[in-house]
Amino acid sequence: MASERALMVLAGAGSGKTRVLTRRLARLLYQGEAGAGEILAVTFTNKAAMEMRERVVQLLGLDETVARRLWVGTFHGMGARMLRAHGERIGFDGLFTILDSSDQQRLIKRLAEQREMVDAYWTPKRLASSISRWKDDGLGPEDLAETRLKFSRDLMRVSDFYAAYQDELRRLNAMDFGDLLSNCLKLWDRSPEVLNAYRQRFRHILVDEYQDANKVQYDWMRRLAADSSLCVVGDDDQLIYSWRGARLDNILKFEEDFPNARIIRLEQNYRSTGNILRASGGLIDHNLGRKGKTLWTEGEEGAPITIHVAEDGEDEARHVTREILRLVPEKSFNDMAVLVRTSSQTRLFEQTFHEYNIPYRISGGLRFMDRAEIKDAVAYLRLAYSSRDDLAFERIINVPSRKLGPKALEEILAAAREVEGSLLEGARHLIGLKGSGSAAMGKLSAFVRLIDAAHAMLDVEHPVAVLDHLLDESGYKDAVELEERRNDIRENLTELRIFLSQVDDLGGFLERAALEADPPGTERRDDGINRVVISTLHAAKGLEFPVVFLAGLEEGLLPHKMAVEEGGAAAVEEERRLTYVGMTRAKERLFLSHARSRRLFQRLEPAIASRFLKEIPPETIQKREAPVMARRGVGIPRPRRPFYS
DNA sequence: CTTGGAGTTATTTTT
DNA sequence: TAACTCCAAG
Repeated sequence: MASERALMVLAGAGSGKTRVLTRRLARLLYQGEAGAGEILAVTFTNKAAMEMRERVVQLLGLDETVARRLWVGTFHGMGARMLRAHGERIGFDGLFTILDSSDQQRLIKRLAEQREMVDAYWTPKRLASSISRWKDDGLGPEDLAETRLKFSRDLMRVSDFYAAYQDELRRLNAMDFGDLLSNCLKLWDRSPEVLNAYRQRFRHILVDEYQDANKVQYDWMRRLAADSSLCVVGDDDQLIYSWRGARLDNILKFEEDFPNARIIRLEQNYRSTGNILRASGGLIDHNLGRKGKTLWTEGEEGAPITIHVAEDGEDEARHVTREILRLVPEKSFNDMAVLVRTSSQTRLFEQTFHEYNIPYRISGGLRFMDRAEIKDAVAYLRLAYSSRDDLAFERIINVPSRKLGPKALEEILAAAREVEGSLLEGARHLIGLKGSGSAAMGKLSAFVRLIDAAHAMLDVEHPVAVLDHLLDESGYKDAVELEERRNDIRENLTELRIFLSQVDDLGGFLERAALEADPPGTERRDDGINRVVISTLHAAKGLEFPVVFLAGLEEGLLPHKMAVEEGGAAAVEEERRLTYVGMTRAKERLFLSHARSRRLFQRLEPAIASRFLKEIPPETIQKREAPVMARRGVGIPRPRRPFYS
C-alpha cells in the first residue's frame, strides 16, 4: 500500500476522503517512511489546510518544531513560498506584492482606461476575469489564439492588453493569484535546479479536493511529483469550481499521466443518514456524464427531510430561527449550519439571529481582510515594510484625505518614472524639486516622513506599535472616530490590532493577509465558542454538521440566474452539484426551504421553487407545505432542454 | 484640483 | 444596498 507511486482515491461525500489523506500523512511520519520536511500536502482552502495540520499534530502528538517543517497549505500559498525564495531568478524581488482580486481589478481598470481598451463588451471586470481564467488555463498572452474569443477581431487588442498588464505587474514587482502558480512553472523552466531540489525534497505529495484543480494547478502538481509518491483524493460529484478552471478532465488524465496509478473507490458513507443519502443521491443522478457511483450506509434511515415554503427571505430566516430554537435543547448551536448560495443571503440570517440572540459565525461573505478599513491599515503596514509597494502607496496616499487626488498622483508617478523608482521615491524626488512649501507638498512630505519613521520603527518596535503610530499620525484614527454610527469600523480595527499583537513576524503576517481572507479567529473550526455557522455553499465544502438548513432553493438563486442564463446546461449541472454538496454536509437532519418572493435590490420579486426540489425522491421528504394553488404554471414541467448544448 | 452630492446601476461562487 | 459615475461648488 505504501509503495505505489501514484494513487487516486475517488470517493463520495462523507466516505472519509480527508481522513484517508490525514491518516496517510500520519502513517508516513509515524512509520518513519518520511520526515516532516519531505511531505507536501495541498488543500484548496486555508481552512482545510489548518484542519489537516491540526489533525495530524493531534493524531501523532507532534512537536511544534516538527509540525512546522510540514508543508501543508493551498496551491497558492506554496507557490508564493517558493517564489519568495527564488523569484529573483525570474526577475522578482523577494518582497513582491500579492494582488487580491480587487487590487487586480483596480489595476486592470486603470490600465484599460489608459489604453482605451474598454468598450461595451470588454469592461474592466470582464478583462480581469478573462485574464484570471486564462491564467487558470495555463494560457499566456501569446497563447490566446488557441482560445475562442467571443469576437475574434479583438484577439490582437486583447492579447496586447494582457501582455501590457503582465508588464505592469512586473514593473510593480507584483503578482496576482494566477501568477503565483504560472510564475512557479516559469521559474522551474528557467532554473531546473530549483525544481530538482524541490523534487528531491518532497518525496510524498498529497492533494485534497483533487476534482477542483485547474490546468495550472494540475501542471504544477504533476511536474513537482515526477519522482515522488503522489496521492490525490477527489469526487467528481463535488466539482464546484469549474468557473475557476477546474475540469473533470483531470480525473481522466490522471490515469494517462500516471500509467501505474492505482485507483480506489470509496462508496460507503459514514456521515449521513440513509434518508439524506437517498435524497442527495436522487438529485445528483440527474447529472449526465458523471462517473457514477452509489453511496450506501450501514447507518439508520433517520428523519425525513423537510421542505419549508416561506413568504419571503425574512420569513424564511424566521422559520430557520424557530427550528434552531426548537432543536436547541438537544443540539448545541455549533451542531447547526445555515447554507446559502450567495453571500448577500447571509445578512438576512445575521439580522434575525441577532434579534433572537442566537450566536453565529459567518464563513464566506464579506471577509475580514476585504473590508476597506482593514485593507487601508494593512496597506500602511505594507508600505512601511516595503517602500517599493506602489499599490499600497496608491491606496493610502489620500486616505485620509490629504487633498492629493488623481492629479497629484499623476505627478508623483511622473517623478517616479524620472528617477526610475517607486512612488515613494518619486514623492521624495518631487518634494526635492518643488520644496515642501505649498500645501500639497507639505502634506506629501509629512506622509513620506511618516512612512520613513514607521519603517525605522519596525527594527525596534513590535508591529502593533508601528500600526498605532501610523494610524495616529496619519490622522486615520481621527477620521474613523468622526464617523458616527460606524462602530463596526472601530471594532474591526481593534480586532486587527489584537490579531497583529500575537504576531512576531510582520512579513509572515502580511503574507497571510494577502492569501487568507478569513477573519482571524474564524479559521479554526472548533474555536470552542458555541455558534451556528452561516456559510456559502462553496465555503462549506469539506465540513459536516448534524443539522443543516439549506435556504433559498429558488429558481434564479439555486440554480443561480447567471448560471442558467450564461453558462447553459453544464453550468446548471454545477449548480446541482453545489446543491448536492450542501445536502451531503448534513449528518442527521436536513431542512430545505425557499420563499415565494425575494427582495432583489429594491424590488420584491416573485420566486418559484427550484427545479432541484422536484428531483429529490419524494419518499425521502416528509412534509411539504401546500404549494401555492392559485398560481398556474408553477407545477407544470418546463419544456426540456438538452443537457449538453 | 479636490470633494461631496445627486443620480444611476447592477448584483455568484474564491485562492 | 453599495458602488459606481458625473457634475458643480469651493
